[in-house]
Amino acid sequence: MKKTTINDIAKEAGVSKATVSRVLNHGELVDEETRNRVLDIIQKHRYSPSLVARNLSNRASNTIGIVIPEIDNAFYGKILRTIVNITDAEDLIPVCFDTGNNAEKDVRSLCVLRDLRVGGLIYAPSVEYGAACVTKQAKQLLDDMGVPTVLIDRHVPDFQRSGVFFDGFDAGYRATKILIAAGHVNIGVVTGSLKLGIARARLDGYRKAHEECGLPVRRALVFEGDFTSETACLLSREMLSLPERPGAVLTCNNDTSLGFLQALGEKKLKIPRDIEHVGIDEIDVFDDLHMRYNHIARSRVEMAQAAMALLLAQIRNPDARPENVWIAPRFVLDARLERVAVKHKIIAKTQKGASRP
Amino acid sequence: MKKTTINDIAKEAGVSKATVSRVLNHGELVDEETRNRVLDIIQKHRYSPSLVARNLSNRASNTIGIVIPEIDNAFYGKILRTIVNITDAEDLIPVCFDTGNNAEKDVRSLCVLRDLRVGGLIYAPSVEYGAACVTKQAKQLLDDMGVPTVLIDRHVPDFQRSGVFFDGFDAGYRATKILIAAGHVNIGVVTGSLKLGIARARLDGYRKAHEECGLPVRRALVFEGDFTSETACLLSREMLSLPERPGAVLTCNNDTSLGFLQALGEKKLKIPRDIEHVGIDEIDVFDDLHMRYNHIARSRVEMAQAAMALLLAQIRNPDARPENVWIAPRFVLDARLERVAVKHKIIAKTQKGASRP
DNA sequence: TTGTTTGATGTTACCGGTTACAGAAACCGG
DNA sequence: CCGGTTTCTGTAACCGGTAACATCAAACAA
Repeated sequence: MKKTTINDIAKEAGVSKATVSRVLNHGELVDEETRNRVLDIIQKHRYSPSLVARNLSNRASNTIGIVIPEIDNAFYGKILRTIVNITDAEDLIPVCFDTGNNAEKDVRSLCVLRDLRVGGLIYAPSVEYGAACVTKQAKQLLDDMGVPTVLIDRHVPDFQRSGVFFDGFDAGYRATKILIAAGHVNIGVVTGSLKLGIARARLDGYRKAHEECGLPVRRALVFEGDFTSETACLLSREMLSLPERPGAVLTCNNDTSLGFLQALGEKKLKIPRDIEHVGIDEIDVFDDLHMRYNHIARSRVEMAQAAMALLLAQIRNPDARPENVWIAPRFVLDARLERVAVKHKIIAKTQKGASRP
Repeated sequence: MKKTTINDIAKEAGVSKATVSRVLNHGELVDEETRNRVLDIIQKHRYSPSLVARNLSNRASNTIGIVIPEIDNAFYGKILRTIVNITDAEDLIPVCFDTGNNAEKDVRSLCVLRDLRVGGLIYAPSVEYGAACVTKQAKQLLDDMGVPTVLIDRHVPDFQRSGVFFDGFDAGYRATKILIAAGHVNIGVVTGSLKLGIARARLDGYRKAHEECGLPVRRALVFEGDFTSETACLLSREMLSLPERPGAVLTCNNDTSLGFLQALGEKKLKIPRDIEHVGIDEIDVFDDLHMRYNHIARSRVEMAQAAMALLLAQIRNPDARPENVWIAPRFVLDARLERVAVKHKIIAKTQKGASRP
């Protein structure tokens, strides 16, 4: 069953395909009678022009590429949904790749998107660009593509591209300050691979807070994982079995928090009775169930919207200067921690709706 | 900055573009010296042919469309991730739309995919096809497209298309039987919109179980929501405030379970002390944290894999007969309910790894 | 009346590839 | 030395659209 083309329509209507094209795109230029005849035939065959041909001819592309790790992580799930809702409203076609945090897949995905000649790109790099050569490849590809690109979530230093980020350093810093202010000196931390910039930033914040308060950072309390709950659980078990168990713990993303809480449950430890905890990143289910979970949240919807706004601006005006947007953290703390945090001026007075009784 | 094309390469290499094309596709037909010269120039310019042009010329499309509601629902998130991992391995390009359970968006998305001339389609319809005319449109579109299509999750009766489904009727039926076998006669149910086939199926199972056991189905205990946790919470509050509160509750998807559990928490009610509960669909976090949650799970990965297998088979052999795959439910029950269920032969003896102590 | 504008449509080239076909050079056996 | 292969490469048509330009008749202005 062959698809009907513009030629078929033209032949049947007894006009040239230019006329059919005009009917499709600039109807007003065509005689009403002719136009109606052509439209009838189009309707009859339920003809609709090929975007492939059209894009080739227009050397324009209404597709945008989305490259993210872990689509099934709630964080990126929400991001993705927000993005596709916007692309939809803007008549853009989203082409989506999942890299699984594997830098080689970044390269492969970017290659495909390059060949597709997408008109824009939203990209959360698997690994921060650095020594690793495969990621230099990714950088090279982005340059080759020469297409409006907005980074999301993962910051890349010295990289002239727009981006929407969350200030992980600040989050780690303030979370730790809060725990210190609450009287803790032995603070464990579970984070992701320190190859990842975001993981490093959060840990740096943790360090800075210690330094500032004249506390030593004890290496034995720093647990480098991979941002998965499985690893975080293993590490947390280890941490909770230390001879001198930390009095408080900072976990650096949603899955890490989950892993930690799991280990905690296994040991029958309770927050805040036995240990204090602050996580970075939210966990929807806990919100839904109003479960206690002290954490620093960042609005995923806001991030995605900001990213798309930057992208659209760049598509419309290719000369726009790259711009970085930093999303403000939202502190969701129980009454006691909140009081402490406010008293020490670590967070502003009131964040309406953000705190839980 | 114009993209380099096959013509640029040809010119620089002093050959015709046919030769360049041959180098790209059937290298063996080209003289080694010429080939190397062309390859060098290709490398130098980092040229890579346009998929748009190539697809047009080949009248073949290596894209596949994915149309699902709620990408940010963990269920579809996992499905999507599995799908894109497979498309990736098969060198297919995934184009993904989120319909938000809005049938009009189904139509819009399918239109775009039709115009894109995708080579295949994975589709979870927003609403079951029936009287609603807009969904007839979707059906029409699928016919027009004449492209291999696999439905996922949402069954459509009398529709000659492959699909991968979960037997919601059976799940609702057995879940209810278990609760009855555990001694309950007053069983509440919170479900999604009954316009949705999957919601109806689950509720029908609930009814059948009652009927079979000679129990009346009390209308006041049937709560029709929309499969969101917010609505489910509202309905559950209502249900839990009934003068004679049900002794057990069936919730029909993951978010509905969440809403119910939230309402339960508000009323300070405990499972199983105050009330018994079985949900349909899993909630990852509960798994991670080993939290008690009696439910009927279905493997999302398995569903997505089956769908892609069907799709690929159809793409390779367009004459393949449509085929429906029904995914087996997995019962995750606490020891007591499991004992009851096995004793009454509602579930098979042992499902290794499925039960929790 | 004639030159000019206007409106509707056809002709043609082009977008960036692929491929059927043709032709030239080299090779090979008789 | 000649006809037939084989090997390599170029020509041209095509995929399904768009758009600049050409054409031509009718309408209009001088």
